[in-house]
Amino acid sequence: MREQLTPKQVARALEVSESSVKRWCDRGLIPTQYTAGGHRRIALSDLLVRVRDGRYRLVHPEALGLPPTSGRSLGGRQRAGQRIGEALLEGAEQRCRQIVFDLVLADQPLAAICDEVLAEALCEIGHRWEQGEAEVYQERRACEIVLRILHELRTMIPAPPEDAPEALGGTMAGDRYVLGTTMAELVLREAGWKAISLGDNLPASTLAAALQTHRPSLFWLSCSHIPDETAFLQAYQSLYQSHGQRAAFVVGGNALTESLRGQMQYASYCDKMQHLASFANSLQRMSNRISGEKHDESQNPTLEN
Amino acid sequence: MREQLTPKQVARALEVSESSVKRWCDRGLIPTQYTAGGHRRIALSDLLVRVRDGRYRLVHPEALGLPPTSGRSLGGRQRAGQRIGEALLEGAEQRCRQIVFDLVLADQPLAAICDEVLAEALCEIGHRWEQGEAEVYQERRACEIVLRILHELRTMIPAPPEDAPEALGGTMAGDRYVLGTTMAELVLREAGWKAISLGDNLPASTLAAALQTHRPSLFWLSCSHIPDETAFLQAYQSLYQSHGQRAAFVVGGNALTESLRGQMQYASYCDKMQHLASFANSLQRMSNRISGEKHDESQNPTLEN
DNA sequence: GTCGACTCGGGTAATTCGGGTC
DNA sequence: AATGTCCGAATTACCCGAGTCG
Repeated sequence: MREQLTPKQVARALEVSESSVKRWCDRGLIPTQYTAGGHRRIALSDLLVRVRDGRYRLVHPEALGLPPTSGRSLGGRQRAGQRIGEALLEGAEQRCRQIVFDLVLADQPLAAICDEVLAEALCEIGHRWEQGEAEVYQERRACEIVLRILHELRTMIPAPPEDAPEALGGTMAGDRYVLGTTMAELVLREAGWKAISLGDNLPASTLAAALQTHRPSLFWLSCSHIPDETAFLQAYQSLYQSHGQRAAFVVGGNALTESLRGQMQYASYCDKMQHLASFANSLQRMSNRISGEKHDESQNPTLEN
Repeated sequence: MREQLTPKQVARALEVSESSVKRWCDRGLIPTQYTAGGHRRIALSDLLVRVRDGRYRLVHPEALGLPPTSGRSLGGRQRAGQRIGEALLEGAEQRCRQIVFDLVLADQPLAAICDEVLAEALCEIGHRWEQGEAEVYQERRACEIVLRILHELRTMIPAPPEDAPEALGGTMAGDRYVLGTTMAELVLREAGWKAISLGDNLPASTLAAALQTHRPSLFWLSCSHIPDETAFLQAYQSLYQSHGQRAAFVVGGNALTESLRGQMQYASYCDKMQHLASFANSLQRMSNRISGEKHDESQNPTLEN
């Protein structure tokens, strides 16, 4: 997928004339780079930001290598959840992609899409499977499709700035459900973090090593399956004791029952991705304010994060 | 880090054509040195100065931190395997992506990239882990990165034609290693199949249901971990008996020992993705010839696949 | 010295520039 | 005030045989 677009491509995608695009660039309405010869180049992510703002309408996304819009009015996230649930069951990957991208282009926050559309639909499929109305392979295929879409969304988020705070996360040993941690990474990246999901099935010792090496300011754990609760608690506690001061621990996932949470220490428990997003935002605001004060005192423009 | 860059490397990093870079050099927009034979060499520092000026936009900065990238054929793939191994260990996702995409742009077959670069590098990381030279999280993170790259490559393959033959596959119950089946899907799609990976951890009963519903002409099983060999054999045999006539069964993966294979029936055992690719191609050629003969007889241009 | 892959230079087709006008 | 269309000049992308690099 091309990351740099010519005015002509943008014009086709927005269904306007080329001159209009050029004028908008010249007026600063669209961030523009120039080649050495003076030709305009527009970054795809910059364009998508404006589209999501509602400033421009993307009539022909396929001109940019993006999935085509369905054209139908997006009757809200709830209906999208139902429609994508059906599409996932059928394995209609392209239709799923359309639904999600429609929502993204309509400026729905990724966290809300994760919670109210994707998680919702997957949950529904899980229920059907429990009642014998769906095959296991349909559920697995649905997870595959969602994972692919999450990865595609990730490439569409503008790269985090150099000085962005770092975040690290994953799932613990015995937990092989990657969607949660993948969503967390995506949502944090949208919020402007340098977030890295380490993957699934990670023993506490290696998580400690990763924390030691990277020293992130946020650390998330997605818990969808806990085979041995006492072992889990023990591993978690040692992890928290050695690194809980330096990094903000965020935990979430269906496997964290109330009684389990009662025996854990953490900076935040996030039931949903939207909780994670708002927690991350408040954390970042706070650290910005602190580093801002530092700058005021020292008159030093160097950033420290 | 290589200090001198070729026009090709610069072109890829800036996402412009090679001739543009050459013209800019000739016009003095980029300071240029020359080899004795008249080949242009651009100093990394000279380029970075212009990038900071905002005169050029560095779309793919990773390309510059590297020795000459693109496919020096076999030597290229082997070296790429080593280089991507290091990048995977460090978690340098962008660098990994650049290495793989360079190979793709140099027209290396995806199957060869999977076998000789990605699998090679992952294997090496596995060895290091066994010897205590690598952390578990580095290995998991490497798998995550490779999976993302595979998904991105998938979006770059043109959609298969309507009448393409179908293929289905996945991993069996207890096997949670998705890279093998994801690579298989990718390679088959490159070969023009409508290939769908159903995911991992699939009980035989649901695989049977999927085969029953979709009736593919090829069915692959990736086997990287077999917790219970007798259960596996039993499940596989019942699957093969009911659907082995209709679909070509292809099996592969490290977990398939010689003794296990001796007790299995299949159309092909594929040690590597390149085997899978050539098997799929020969299968398709054969079916094309058959349907071609039919057309000769009936003078009917309708395809049947 | 051989060899494959890369680069050179030049030519051509397609695209984009800026400006003027509707 | 904003958009779409037209224009010659300039820029960029693609192509190819000969020469260079490692």
